[in-house]
Amino acid sequence: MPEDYKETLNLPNTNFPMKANLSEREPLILNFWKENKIYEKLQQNNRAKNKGQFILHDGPPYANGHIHIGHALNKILKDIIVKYHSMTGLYCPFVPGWDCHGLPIELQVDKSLGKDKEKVDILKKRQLCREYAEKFINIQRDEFVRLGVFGYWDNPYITMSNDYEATIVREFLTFVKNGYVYRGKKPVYWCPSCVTALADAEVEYAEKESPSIFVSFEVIDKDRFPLKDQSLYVVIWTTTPWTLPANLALAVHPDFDYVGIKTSKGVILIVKEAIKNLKDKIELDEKPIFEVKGSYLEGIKTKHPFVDRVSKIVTADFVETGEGSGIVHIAPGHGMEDYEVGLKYGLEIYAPVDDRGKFTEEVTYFAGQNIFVANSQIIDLLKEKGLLLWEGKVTHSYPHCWRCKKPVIFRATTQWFISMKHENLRERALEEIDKVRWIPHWGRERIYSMVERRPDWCLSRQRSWGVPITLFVCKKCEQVLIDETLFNKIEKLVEQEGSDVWFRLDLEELLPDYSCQKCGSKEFQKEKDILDVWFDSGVSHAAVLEKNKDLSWPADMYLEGSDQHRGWFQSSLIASLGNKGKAPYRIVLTHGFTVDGQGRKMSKSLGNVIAPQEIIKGNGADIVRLWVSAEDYRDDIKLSKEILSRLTEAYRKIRNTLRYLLGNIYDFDGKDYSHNLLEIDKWAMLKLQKLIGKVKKAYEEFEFHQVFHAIHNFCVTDMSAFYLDILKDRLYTFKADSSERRAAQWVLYQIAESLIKLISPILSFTAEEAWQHLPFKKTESVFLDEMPELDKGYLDDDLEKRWERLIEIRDEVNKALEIKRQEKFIGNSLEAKIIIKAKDDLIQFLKPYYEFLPTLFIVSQVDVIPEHLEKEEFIIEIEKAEGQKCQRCWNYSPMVGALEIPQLCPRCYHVLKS
RNA sequence: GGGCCUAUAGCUCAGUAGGUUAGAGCGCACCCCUGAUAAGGGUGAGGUGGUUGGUUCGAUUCCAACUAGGCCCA
Repeated sequence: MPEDYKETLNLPNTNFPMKANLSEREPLILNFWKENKIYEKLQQNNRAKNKGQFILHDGPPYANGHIHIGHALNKILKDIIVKYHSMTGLYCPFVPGWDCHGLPIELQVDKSLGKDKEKVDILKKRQLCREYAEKFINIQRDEFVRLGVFGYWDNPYITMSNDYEATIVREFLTFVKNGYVYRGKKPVYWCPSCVTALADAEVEYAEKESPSIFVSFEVIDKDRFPLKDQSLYVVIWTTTPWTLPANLALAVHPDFDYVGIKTSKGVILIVKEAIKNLKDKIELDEKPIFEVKGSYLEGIKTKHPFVDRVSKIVTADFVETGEGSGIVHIAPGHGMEDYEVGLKYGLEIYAPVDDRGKFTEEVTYFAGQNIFVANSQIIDLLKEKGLLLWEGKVTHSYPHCWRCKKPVIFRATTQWFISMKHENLRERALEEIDKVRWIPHWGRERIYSMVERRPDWCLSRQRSWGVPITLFVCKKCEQVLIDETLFNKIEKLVEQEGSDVWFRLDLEELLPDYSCQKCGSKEFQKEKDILDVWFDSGVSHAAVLEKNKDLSWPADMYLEGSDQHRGWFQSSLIASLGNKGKAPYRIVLTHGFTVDGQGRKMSKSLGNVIAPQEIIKGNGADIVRLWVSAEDYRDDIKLSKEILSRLTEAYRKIRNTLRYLLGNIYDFDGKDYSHNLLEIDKWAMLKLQKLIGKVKKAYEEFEFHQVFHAIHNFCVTDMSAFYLDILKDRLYTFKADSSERRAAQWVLYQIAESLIKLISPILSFTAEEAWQHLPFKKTESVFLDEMPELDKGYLDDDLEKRWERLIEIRDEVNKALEIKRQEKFIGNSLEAKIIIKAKDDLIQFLKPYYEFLPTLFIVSQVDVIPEHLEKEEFIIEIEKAEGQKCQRCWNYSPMVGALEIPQLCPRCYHVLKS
């Protein structure tokens, strides 16, 4: 019976478990961070270091519902950046925030109120909204914390706090004071039955039957066309005859071809393609009398069919030829596209329809009439005037009120705007865009073209849950009251009592004894609208960066999904520009959206949604974090079961590499063995330096998927399959305190320590867990230490080249071994002896490594024989290793059996003897 | 319909300022080991580079169109 020599080996030993069990272990680590105030210590330390700072300003998610995978992606990306920069010694306080006001919450509250919602007083309703937001802030906070995101979670910024609301009021009033804010008209969805404006989200589409009519507008400047005394009529098609009284223009497409066609009702002007639409409706001669481009028609005057007014022809790109006549009737007060055309041509935003859907007094024939009822009367009038070309019915998808289910209308109402023209706001915004670094670079194009063509910012909403527009308007002359003292007073009030105060106090209490600056009247109206929530979050730079003394203005970085080019990046830019004249950020980084394995968006209806909570439960938050790092966020980010399973494999590899490293330094003495390194150890140190360099560069450039790939490759290729495999013999069989083994342990220690730090911004939980198993660590948490420094002393091009060659030879040896293994000639590679027949230069190259080659190949013996070869540089032959297997180190040696202990080779014999 | 973006092996990513057989890791298949063991090692098979045209002696790399997908608008 051979003695059990296993006991005499130095086998790996660690409490760092192989099985991660993240879903159970992560909460313990969270607890460790919390109890030991690791985040607070990190902030204190770095502030004291005085090495500079990196402020990533959190964009506030909406406080509604649980977090989804997109939230997780966003916050983890931020966390990776903040943690990495913190670990380079920079001061990086992260203050998370929430966006609290706005329609979605108000609608949820309305829903829960049911029928009572009409009766409940605004303050009560706002209270319910506040409670609703608070509830979800707490939920989301826990969920973000669970992901391992570091930050001031106990002291976030909240857009409904008194402080924040006061900033909103102040910033808004500053815009007012500086002359940016004006009142204007803009069409909104309006329900005449509920007498209220509706948001897009409150509109449902349903089938509706409407009249379908072709109407003629007589051309005044008919001498511009080749006609003989005949009248010419421009024909439009509409399904809303009631908007005709508000008609102010006719739109054609500048590039389309328009023709004059002879019909039973005179010569009409339509787009060429529309002949087919009309030929079965009226008698017409398909051969045109003349043909002109749409652009030729611009400026042509026509007579309104029944109002004493001129309608000019304008051009617009949205005109289509599918249905109708290719000429669109424009009522700027009753349609979005019409509105924009109206702005472009300076037309009045005219909507002579009241709250209840009745024509106002100024409308001839139909004043006081309900607009839908008036439809048929308008048709009758057109018929009477001989200007109705054709009449029919159409069933189409039409917007309806989601509450009363009745058809809604587009109606221009008075709104508050920020002018993009005032003080060259638009141009200044464009200039600032060019001073910001956009990642990826095309973000610049995107926001630039949006700002270039965006309309004035409509700030007002006819709603309850938001910050009020704190203005007073003179009842008599409509002048807005602008008074610094008054503005300061309002701001103070909001700071003390919250913006509820605007609704709670009467006009008289808010505004004692003022007279209009223009007409002297003492009667004012308190504005009832609230501010667009984009204004709320747009001023976060002032409410957070500026007010919080831990932070500073401007931010180094804003980081959000690419949808925010239209949203927060833009609102922040404008808000900041109006009052500070500069962009509030230096770098803006955007990421794509999460999609499924096929690249399709995640949606309930497709059933392809993967929730972060699910992954945390099944795999752990570190797997979510690893996913965030592994994917290139600039594109859409895919997530699927397969991706998760690949990532879990990769995670295990990294974890096991760490475990093996830790397992082999269990008895390390912590001394410096850097002068005892073998060449392979120097190679390992070189590879580590390369990794450190590559990973830090990737972090600096925000290319986290490069971090992941570099680390994974290092673990798999350089460590597991090469260095660690070769090292086993030395670590296990050499004398425990021999300088060779200690040197190896020293290297493993360097690798372990560096690797843990390098992964910590991504695999935060695992890194902390491993750190706690690392002996001789300098800090109580990995996050309190700094990123490893690249030690250039280990960079050695010659050594690197030599080892590349050695590895190539090793690959050839492995191929030869594999053939023999498949032939069942050998099993374990230690059963083999390698014979390398080589040309002279290779012989010379290998000479210094003769003794090392068996270790390198993990075989028992290697013979190198000079040979004259024609093609190849060398040939490899495999024989059975000579001698017997040493029962301790498993190497074969002719000396086994020749010693005092016959089971052992000389090396093991001496180790045991001493 | 418009603006911006993406499209390389089953998966995640490299790469070519246009030039011989397009790389890595994972996964997969087969084999070995049982002293990292719900681990470890080895070998191997996988790509008409979304499609179609164009420029060029030559395109995965440049250009255009199309298709599919994403974000934002309409």
